Amino acid sequence: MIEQANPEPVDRADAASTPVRPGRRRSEESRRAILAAAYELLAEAGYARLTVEGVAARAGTGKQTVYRWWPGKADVLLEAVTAHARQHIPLPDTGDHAADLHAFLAATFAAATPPTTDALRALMAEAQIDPAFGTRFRDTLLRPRREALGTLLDRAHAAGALAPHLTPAAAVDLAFGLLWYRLLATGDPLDEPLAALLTRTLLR
Amino acid sequence: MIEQANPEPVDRADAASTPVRPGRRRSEESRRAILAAAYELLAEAGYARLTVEGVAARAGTGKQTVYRWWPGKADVLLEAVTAHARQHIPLPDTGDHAADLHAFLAATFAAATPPTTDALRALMAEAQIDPAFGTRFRDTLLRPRREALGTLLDRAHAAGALAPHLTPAAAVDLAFGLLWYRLLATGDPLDEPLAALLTRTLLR
Amino acid sequence: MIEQANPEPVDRADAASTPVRPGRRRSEESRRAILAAAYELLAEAGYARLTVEGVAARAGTGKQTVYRWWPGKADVLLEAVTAHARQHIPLPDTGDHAADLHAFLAATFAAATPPTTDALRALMAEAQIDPAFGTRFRDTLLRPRREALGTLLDRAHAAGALAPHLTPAAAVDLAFGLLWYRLLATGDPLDEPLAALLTRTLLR
Amino acid sequence: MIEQANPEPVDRADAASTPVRPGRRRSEESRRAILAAAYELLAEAGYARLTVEGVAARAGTGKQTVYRWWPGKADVLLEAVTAHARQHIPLPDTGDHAADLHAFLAATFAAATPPTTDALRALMAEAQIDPAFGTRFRDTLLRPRREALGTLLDRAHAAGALAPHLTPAAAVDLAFGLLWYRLLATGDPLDEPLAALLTRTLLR
DNA sequence: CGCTAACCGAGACGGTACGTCTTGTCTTGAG
DNA sequence: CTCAAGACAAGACGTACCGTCTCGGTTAGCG
Repeated sequence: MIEQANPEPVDRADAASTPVRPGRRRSEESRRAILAAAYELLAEAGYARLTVEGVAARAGTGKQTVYRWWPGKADVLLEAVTAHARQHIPLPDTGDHAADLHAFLAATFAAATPPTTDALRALMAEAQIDPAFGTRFRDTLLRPRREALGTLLDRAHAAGALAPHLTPAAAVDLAFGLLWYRLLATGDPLDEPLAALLTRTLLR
Repeated sequence: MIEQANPEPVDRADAASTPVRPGRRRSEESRRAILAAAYELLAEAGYARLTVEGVAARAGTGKQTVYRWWPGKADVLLEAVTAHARQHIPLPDTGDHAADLHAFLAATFAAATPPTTDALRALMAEAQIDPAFGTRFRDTLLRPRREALGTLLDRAHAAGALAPHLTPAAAVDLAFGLLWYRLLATGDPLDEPLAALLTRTLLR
Repeated sequence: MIEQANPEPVDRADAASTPVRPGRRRSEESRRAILAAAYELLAEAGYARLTVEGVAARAGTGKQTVYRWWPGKADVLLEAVTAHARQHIPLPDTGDHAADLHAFLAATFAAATPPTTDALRALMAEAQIDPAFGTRFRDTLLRPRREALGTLLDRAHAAGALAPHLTPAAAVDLAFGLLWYRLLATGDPLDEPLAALLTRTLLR
Repeated sequence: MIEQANPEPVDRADAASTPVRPGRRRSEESRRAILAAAYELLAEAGYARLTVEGVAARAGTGKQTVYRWWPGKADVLLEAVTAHARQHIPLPDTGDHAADLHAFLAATFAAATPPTTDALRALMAEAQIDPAFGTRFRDTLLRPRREALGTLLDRAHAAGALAPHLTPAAAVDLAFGLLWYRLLATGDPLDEPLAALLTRTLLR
């Protein structure tokens, strides 16, 4: 469901206004190498030992090439995660709200597997520590997912299928709260039965 | 929110086994000054700018006195939070499961106010970055709260008051998931109506 | 007193083998600022209070820039001394061995004035404490001076002008022994009359 | 020739004025253990790694017991050296000035053997770095030896046996200069032939 | 026999500097 | 104008010692 990473540097004028600029073009090879290196090093050593220097060295690029295009290592990882997670999580609309919700949740949970979960945990951590990155993290990663689930639950709400006393917004918080709490705090599995349990709790 | 601070150094033999040791005693004044300094600096500058050096300087102690008793700044903060939050969150048992749960959740939410929430967010972040601290964080802070809510919900479950399809464990995850998700991701308020909504969702 | 400072980093391959390397060049400004700062701080506070941290701060550089190019403060001082003392002490060869020796000794003694003597005493001290530095100190500072005096005395010896029972090597030890003993132990002056006395003692 | 170490603390009133004081007596066992520990650790690890903490630990005493009786590690070493060197270097007076001088120098050189030379080099180094210790070092160790050789050479001078142009003071500097220069700078041996060479150079 | 004084071991204390590490910027020559 | 390389200023890290202070526990004389 994460659809579009931003390959442009964060604080730079829109390239569309000057579609052709003089000078050497950005190296697509370096970009990919940096994203891959960040992901690998996270898996190998953990976020605490993930450094811009290490990423650049592993990628075979200079540090400046990282800093030219990303504000820091967290944003590299953010783009790497969105790139990895580019496969769409469907937003089904079959008319059967319970089936739709279950499918969405099951697909979401299924996408939360080890290489990606490490990155998600690191990103959520960095978002707490660096408020500016926190904003980018919420806008890029959290909000699109919230909106997807929100539209699904809005439909259910309009049809009177939402559990009594629940609002769509509260239901979204309960669903993603469960997801993140397991990722961050307990490490308990996110599996299909849990999606079913959530579905039954939020609807009716 | 927290009931039991650990005034003993993290990895040290139980003092009870050697009730009198030679040498100068640990300075209670320094201990308190360090905890207070950590809390103040977190509030003033944020976790990113919280340094052991700064804490020691503000507390008027040497750095070694910090490192002698805590593995790092996160553990200082962990003890500071538990010390600050020593006020008991009641674990009511009136027979009215809904009232009991609502009281517990409302008290828990009420304890999550700005100076403390900053610390909690920082601690959860550090727990993601430093796995060893993560274990201490879960054992010291998360688990006791989970167990408290767990016993409350076990009673409700035994009385058939839990919502259908929910287990006590899943209900605990939903409750704390909502709490932490709002702390970490949305910043939305944790207020009494939310406690009521949660109570109605988890019971019946 | 010293003829050849080593402007190259201590343990680095000869730059001539790789005449052009990528990357930013070493800052000549920083190098000079560090040497000057070390010399000034030594004069102001003494070797005991001379710290790498202080040198870097005074020089307006980072500590790493010191450690990148020198193993420690003693090596900075060693280079500063050799740089300061770059003025040549002549190695005269007039045929008059007594006049030659006297000129050499008088020039050597004349170069041993307060700002430099402080550094020399500190360097000799460090050479005793840090054996690895001791080797560098002997190779860089002591040996060239020994060899200069040695060639002068070899000529005198070949001409039969050396005092009976003395070898050139022993004479070198007597001359520099007197110099260093006064620097390190008594603080007595190193003046022209002493050079004359030494000359008459070593020759004939 | 070092005859009397000072077993009293450096800056303390003369014990003779209050010959009997109440309270526990100084532990002779601790004193000896500290001196021995300092000497051993110097031999094992070198002066750079000789610490008061290490000495106290090796000696089985507290740090305070070291600081109560000595200003620092250098003074411990100074007393250890003077204690080791308590065997008298004779100050012969046979009427044969050359024989007397040779005997004195040969005995002095013979006393400069490895365990002691390490300590002497460290002490001379510390004397350069810590001016206050330098004064104690000169008064305790250097001056007595200078005075011994000085009286010997005064006798020779009065008898007209000193080399022409040499004063007794200059001769003392030449002799000890050679000794210390070899200790500190070259490491060349101090043997009987060198004593003979020095004798022939200084007398006649 | 207690009292007071001084020393003992142990070890925590406030400091200071160490040498390393990482950050984000700047500089260089090549493409 | 970007690239790889790498030096730069800045500053925190965690460690090691310094010299001091504080414990409880011993030894000594003196009253």
